[in-house]
Amino acid sequence: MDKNFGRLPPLNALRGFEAAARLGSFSRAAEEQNMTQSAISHQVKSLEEFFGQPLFSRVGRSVELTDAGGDFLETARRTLEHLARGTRRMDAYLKPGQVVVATSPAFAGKWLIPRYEQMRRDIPLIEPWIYATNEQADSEYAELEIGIWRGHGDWPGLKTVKLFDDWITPLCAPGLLQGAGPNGAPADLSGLPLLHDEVREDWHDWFRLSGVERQDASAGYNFSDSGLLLDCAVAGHGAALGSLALADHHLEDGSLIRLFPTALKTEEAYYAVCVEEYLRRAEVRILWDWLIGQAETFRVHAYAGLSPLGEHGGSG
Amino acid sequence: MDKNFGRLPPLNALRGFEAAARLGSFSRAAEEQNMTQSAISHQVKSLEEFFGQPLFSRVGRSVELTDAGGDFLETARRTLEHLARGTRRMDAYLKPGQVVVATSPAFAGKWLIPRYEQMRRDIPLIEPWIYATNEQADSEYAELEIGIWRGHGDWPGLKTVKLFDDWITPLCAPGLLQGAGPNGAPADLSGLPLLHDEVREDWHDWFRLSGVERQDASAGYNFSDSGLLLDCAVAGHGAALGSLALADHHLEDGSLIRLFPTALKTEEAYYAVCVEEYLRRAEVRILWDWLIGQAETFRVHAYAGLSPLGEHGGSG
DNA sequence: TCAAAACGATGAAGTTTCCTTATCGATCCG
DNA sequence: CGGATCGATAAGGAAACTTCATCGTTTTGA
Repeated sequence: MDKNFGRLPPLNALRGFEAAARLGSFSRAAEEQNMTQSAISHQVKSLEEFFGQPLFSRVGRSVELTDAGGDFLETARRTLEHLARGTRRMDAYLKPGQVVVATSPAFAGKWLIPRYEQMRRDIPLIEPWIYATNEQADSEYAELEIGIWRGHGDWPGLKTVKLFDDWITPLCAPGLLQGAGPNGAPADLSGLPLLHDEVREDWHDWFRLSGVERQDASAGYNFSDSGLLLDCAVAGHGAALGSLALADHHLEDGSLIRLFPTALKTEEAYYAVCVEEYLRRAEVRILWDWLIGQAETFRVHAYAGLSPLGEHGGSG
Repeated sequence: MDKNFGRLPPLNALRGFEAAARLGSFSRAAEEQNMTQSAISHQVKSLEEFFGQPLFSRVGRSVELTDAGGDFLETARRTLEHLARGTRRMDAYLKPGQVVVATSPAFAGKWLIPRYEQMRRDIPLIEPWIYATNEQADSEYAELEIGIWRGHGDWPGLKTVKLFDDWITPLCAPGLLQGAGPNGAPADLSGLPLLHDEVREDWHDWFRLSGVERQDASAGYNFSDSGLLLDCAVAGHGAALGSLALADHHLEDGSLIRLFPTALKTEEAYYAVCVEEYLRRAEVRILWDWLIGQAETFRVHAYAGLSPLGEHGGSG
């Protein structure tokens, strides 16, 4: 197999050409690239001589791409884009052990942090940097390796692995339910203030599927962050329709209790996402595998024997 | 949107680096690239300074890729490959109107050529160049735009459109069946010599599905090319299990007749394939669309009311 | 309508990058 | 131990790239 790539056009000319084609003007391209108009003109000319055909048709004092030019623009863009991406990735190798994980503040605080102890034991050489945000940053450009997001798993171009579904169920602090023990709450939760997740608005669904009418299902405190929602519930301010995944350690240590044995599977789930190439780095791969393993462990122990509420079935 | 691609490493260094990484030796890379060993060393060094980290670990007097180097090798390869591919494609714009179509001699002679008249009328500005071969040339490297191949449609990375299925049925020259008219042949074709397609060996299937035993089902002339097979049948030397697609014009002009109203759908079908990017060229797109349209027309008129033999069903 | 402004082309000169030559030190092999 | 092979490096020269200065054309606006 001959791996000689043949004659190739000069790389810098690609940049000039790309800018010129995009801006439709040699002068503006020169400005953007901090070069002179003459340089762009020369670059384009060198490409045109290289290909033996014009890439721009000079109409009046402006320029317009030819068919061939339009084709090559695509090539130039992808080539530069690919090279730039690969180049950016190289920085990661300068910080051995460090892996940047982006996720929501809620997931970071309620699921990741409680597993730090375990992580330190399992993969001591890995130093995760948690980048907590509710914006699903474009991991192409941001310097982050792994994202953990709630969603539908449709992130094109990214490697995506489903960690677990998101089951929700009413939760509250144990002290709030005097008399009635866990799992013995009245179906309409009468007397309990409701705490709301601003984004999800799930209480209506919950009552509808329970066959219960509650007029003030919208009243109560609102939170934009599911973590704060749980904290508020722990503080005893009411019942939250909380995620079993996020509330896991609160249920373990008893700071929250479930009001019903049933739960509701939401449409979204938690996913780990990653630019495939990043998994080439050993540390990324190690943390990635560890996360997936932990998720598996969690799912098995926390989702076993779940009773779906209403028509929602399945448990995977 | 900032379309500045940031600092990029020099392109020529990528070639040197790629060769060095592939061959595991600066000296051999230099030889391959027609440069001095010193040049390769400089190129690699410039990349290493660019990235601020080594790409090779110098062990003894040989070199070995680091993790970062392995990652960047991937980037370099893909970048060069992509650029080389796009560069190669540019030549096509220098031959306006010409489109190279690669297909088997049989398909070219029996299906394409009979439609030349029509083609000249429909798309007079297109000059197809037929490259007839039984090797499915890698259209990435060969200078060809469109391929028409018999197969399963699994050509990864290529745009693939199914033209039509491949139905076969016994055919022979009309003079050969004295007395018995068309479609009235004895089920075992007794007395008729059999002509074989070397690759397909379909007669056994045919007789099995017909519920007929014929001992000498393997005897007779063999052809490596389905076109020659049909020519031999036209010449009256026996019955061929011929493709309805290839035999179409022979059936139209009466030089071949069908011996049964039934036909057998083979596992493979005829596909048009193309590197997606090539369709950017207007002339390629025009010929591509024309081919697909002609295939559709053919399929409708020739495959209407086909009676499948045996358990084979469907007609799509 | 005409002058000024804006744009791209081009030749020459200057600058940077790149490659080679020559040579060195280290390593592998017999 | 000695020759052969490999990669590193300094210095010089070649090639490529960019700028400078200038020209011709087209568009704009007074």
